[in-house]
Amino acid sequence: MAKVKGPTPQSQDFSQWYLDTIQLAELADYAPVRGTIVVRPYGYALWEHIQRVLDGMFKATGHQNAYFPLFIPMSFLQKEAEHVEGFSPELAVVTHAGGEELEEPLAVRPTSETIIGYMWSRWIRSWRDLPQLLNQWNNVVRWELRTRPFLRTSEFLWQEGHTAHATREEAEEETARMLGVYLKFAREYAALPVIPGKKTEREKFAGAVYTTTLEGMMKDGRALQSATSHFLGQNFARAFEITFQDKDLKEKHVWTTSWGLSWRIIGGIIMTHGDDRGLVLPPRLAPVQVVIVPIYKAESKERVLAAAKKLEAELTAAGLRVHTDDRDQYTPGYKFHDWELRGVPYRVELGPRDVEANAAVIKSRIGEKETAALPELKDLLPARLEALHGELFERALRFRRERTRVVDDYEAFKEAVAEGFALAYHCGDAACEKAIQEETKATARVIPLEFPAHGVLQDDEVLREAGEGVCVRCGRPAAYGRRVVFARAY
RNA sequence: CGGGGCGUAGCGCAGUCCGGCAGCGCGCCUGCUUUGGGGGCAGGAUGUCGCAGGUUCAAAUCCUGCCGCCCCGACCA
Repeated sequence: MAKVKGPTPQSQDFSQWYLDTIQLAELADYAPVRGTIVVRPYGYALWEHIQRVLDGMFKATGHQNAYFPLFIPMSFLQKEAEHVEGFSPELAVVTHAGGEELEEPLAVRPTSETIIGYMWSRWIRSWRDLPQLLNQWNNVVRWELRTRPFLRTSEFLWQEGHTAHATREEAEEETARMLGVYLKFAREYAALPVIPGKKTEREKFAGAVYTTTLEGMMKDGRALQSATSHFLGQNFARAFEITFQDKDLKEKHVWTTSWGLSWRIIGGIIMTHGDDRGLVLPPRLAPVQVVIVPIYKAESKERVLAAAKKLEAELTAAGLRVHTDDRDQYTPGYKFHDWELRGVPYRVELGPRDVEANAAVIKSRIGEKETAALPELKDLLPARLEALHGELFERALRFRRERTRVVDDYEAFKEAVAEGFALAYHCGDAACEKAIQEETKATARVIPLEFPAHGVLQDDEVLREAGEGVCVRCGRPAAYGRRVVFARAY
């Protein structure tokens, strides 16, 4: 047996495990500019599946894709007070182009509210021009001081949805609707049991009236913000004079929303499902759902490979994404490890004995080996992949429950956030929130919330309960009418 | 930006203290043999020792300056 090559064990150094896994599974690599990464073909294929699914959901809810420029006049970003304050420190700015200094510096977009607001101010005249329901898939740049692949990079890929509405109610509906879309995606495709809700004032998006969010728990107990949907009120409408004449003949400001999901979700998938062998990819998003590993000697090579190719064709016809690993230079054992590292949900082992018996050995990424008849695989594997999705979701939900504690005193709070989520009452004062961060490294992640009309529901009763209490840190009366999720976050 | 660490083959590192042939493991290439959980044997290729300058007969090693990366903090999707 050769020396074992795999990621650093999670228990030894979770952070190193994450970095190792990304490199070894060839999802991404570091690029020459600090904080930037190259997404390699396998990682990009995963992103493409995420895009495909979400894009379909956006279209189904009436949105259209568009594209706005990378460069934004600096003056645009300065028009909304909170927005400029929030994003200025991390802007990349172009000052020279074409060999000359520019008259006005250009910001490389950190997000596109401003330039879209500007264009809307020119496009929107009447209530008949509303709603505007736009989305764009693009890259944005935020010059972070500390970076990690997928979770925080100087440049990242995401989608940003932007909508404008005639009424507050409609815009708030939209905010909740899109949070629901993200929640559906997280649960039904990424198998991530995330907690939907609202951000506190301190944690909301710079320029929003309020921010809704999905918070997931990683395997080290830390929280990851997985998607956000913001109600922007009329903040940007006023800053960019986006007005329309309503049915009542009055000129009014529009109400806007924005919502986004970035490739950070890939980090969430890695850190929610992965294990010491490497990635564990949710079946509905996995670039390769089934890998066939043929096992042969010289004399059996031909018939085994023929059987493998035939099986691949059958499974592909059944709608599965299948790959046959016919690399001659590696042993079966090597291939098993390799595809486990890459997180492929199901493996089919096909050797001379199996071909003889018209059978194969199958194994889920997280389960045991079993034998199945070859003709049955085209029905069995799709069912097994669906079951695996459920197992992954349940396993992650169980983990989150085990690491979530309801706490009412500060000492218990500190213990809880050292290993997971703390559900605690809080006074709502930003200064108190800041003090908690300084004293425990934990921040308010989400105020759990439900929008039943949009499928935004909690998995756990404890997250659903309303209640009154006193702040876990300062003892003043609690705000929000319910417990807040606190955790150390990425 | 503050504190610490590190730059030597594609990757991980030894060699630096005490100047004297540029090394090891993995990977890679060729051939043979193997293949049901990371095979074996034989042969082979690969270096701006981070960069620049200085000391010296001689510098990866000593001196000076610069650059880059990583980790820990403060800031963040």
